[in-house]
Amino acid sequence: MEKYLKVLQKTTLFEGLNRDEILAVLQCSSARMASYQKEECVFMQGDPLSQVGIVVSGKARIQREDFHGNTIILTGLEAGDLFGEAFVCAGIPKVSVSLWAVTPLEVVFVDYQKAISPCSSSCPFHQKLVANMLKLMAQRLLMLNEKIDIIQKTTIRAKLMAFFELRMRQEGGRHFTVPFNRNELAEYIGVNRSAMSRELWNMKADGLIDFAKNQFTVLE
Amino acid sequence: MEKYLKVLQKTTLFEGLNRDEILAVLQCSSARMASYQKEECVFMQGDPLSQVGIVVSGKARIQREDFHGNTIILTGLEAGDLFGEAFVCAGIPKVSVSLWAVTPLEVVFVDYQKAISPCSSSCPFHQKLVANMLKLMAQRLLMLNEKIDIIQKTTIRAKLMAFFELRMRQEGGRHFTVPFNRNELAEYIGVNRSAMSRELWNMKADGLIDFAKNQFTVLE
DNA sequence: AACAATCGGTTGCAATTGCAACAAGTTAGG
DNA sequence: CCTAACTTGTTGCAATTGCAACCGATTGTT
Repeated sequence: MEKYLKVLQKTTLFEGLNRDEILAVLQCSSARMASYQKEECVFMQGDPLSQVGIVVSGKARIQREDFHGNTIILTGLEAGDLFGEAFVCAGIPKVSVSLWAVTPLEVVFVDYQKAISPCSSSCPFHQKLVANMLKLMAQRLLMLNEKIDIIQKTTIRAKLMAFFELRMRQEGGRHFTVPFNRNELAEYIGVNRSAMSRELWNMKADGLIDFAKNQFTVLE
Repeated sequence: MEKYLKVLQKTTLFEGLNRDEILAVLQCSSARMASYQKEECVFMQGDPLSQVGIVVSGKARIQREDFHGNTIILTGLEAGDLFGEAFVCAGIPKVSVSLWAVTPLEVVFVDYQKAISPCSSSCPFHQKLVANMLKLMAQRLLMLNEKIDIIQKTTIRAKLMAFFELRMRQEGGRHFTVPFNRNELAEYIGVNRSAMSRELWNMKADGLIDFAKNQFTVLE
């Protein structure tokens, strides 16, 4: 377990906790280690899950199978990523997604309920652990809200504009960089790449925006 | 303050706390009451916000103004609804939305950081307060994820199917009711109402689904 | 240097969608 | 009971979009 301390220290959940405190938390929360082979399933849609998982090595995928057997990839997970926290915190016994190891995978499972209930020694870091989790979920909430704002627009132009306005709010000016390549941007706003490319140049022609590579400016 | 205890007792945040415990929390967290007139602004995009608000009477709207002055309504708030928790928990000093009173409005502001840090008396309900907040945010996270799943699909048919599959997962069968009218459903999945109506009947004609009013069945 | 792989742009076409306007049915209030 | 407001479905049309195929530039590898 100790060999993964470095990874754990970098996670948002354990931010601000030192070596010994993390070990104490792992102790408190009956942490257990689990290994999976490449392509192995960690849990399936509908399985019960009462613990939060932290990927300490390898890569995994969260996906969902629809009722015709098509699988949709929701997210990729890497070392340091957390999963299952929403289900555990919401008190939902069965997960609605599946988790598959992409490479050989190692996971630390933590009983989060135990971790946050002050144990006999009433460790001072329980509080930090809670604040970290709140922060983590709040950040995800805000990100998802931003994303919904964007993809709920009906035209590509409106989606792009909504995305640009988000970046402008974040950067505080009409000039900003886009942290995606065109493919990723199209995927993020949920449209076809070539249609997006077309629309970007239309917007440029219409004098709405200017750009070169990933440097964008929204014009008056 | 006491006259609103009934409302507060029904909120998710104070779930499981009794009268006296809620009063103690309000005490701990330097709660303050604020009243607003119809159409008055509670806070604007860019304003600082360090407290969580709970609507105790009246209605309000969370909205966003884009840089051309168009306003987009994000949510409506009613008595018992919480706002600002994501910004406060994420530690983001400036809000990216505005809040306007729709009717005369009364709000209790709570310093959530104080509320969850065990005070000298180390009140036992602090823990419950934290669990409630975690649950609340986790539930919203799951709901938003479901919604993104749906609206990120490219065609109306795919969006409807994704929505139906969600309802099937929730109901555990091929038969379910839709808790929206057609207008609301169209808005939820982010498409034009009449185009959605057209597509619903196409899907029925193609033998994919069957429905009458709000009773739907997904066929084999 | 040859090669494959990736990335971004372009274009034609068919399909989907938004929009607007209208119609029929239902509900609610006075 | 009458009217207004709301709900749902219908349709024609124009605009947008996805899709597929292709091109040129760039990058990294052998």
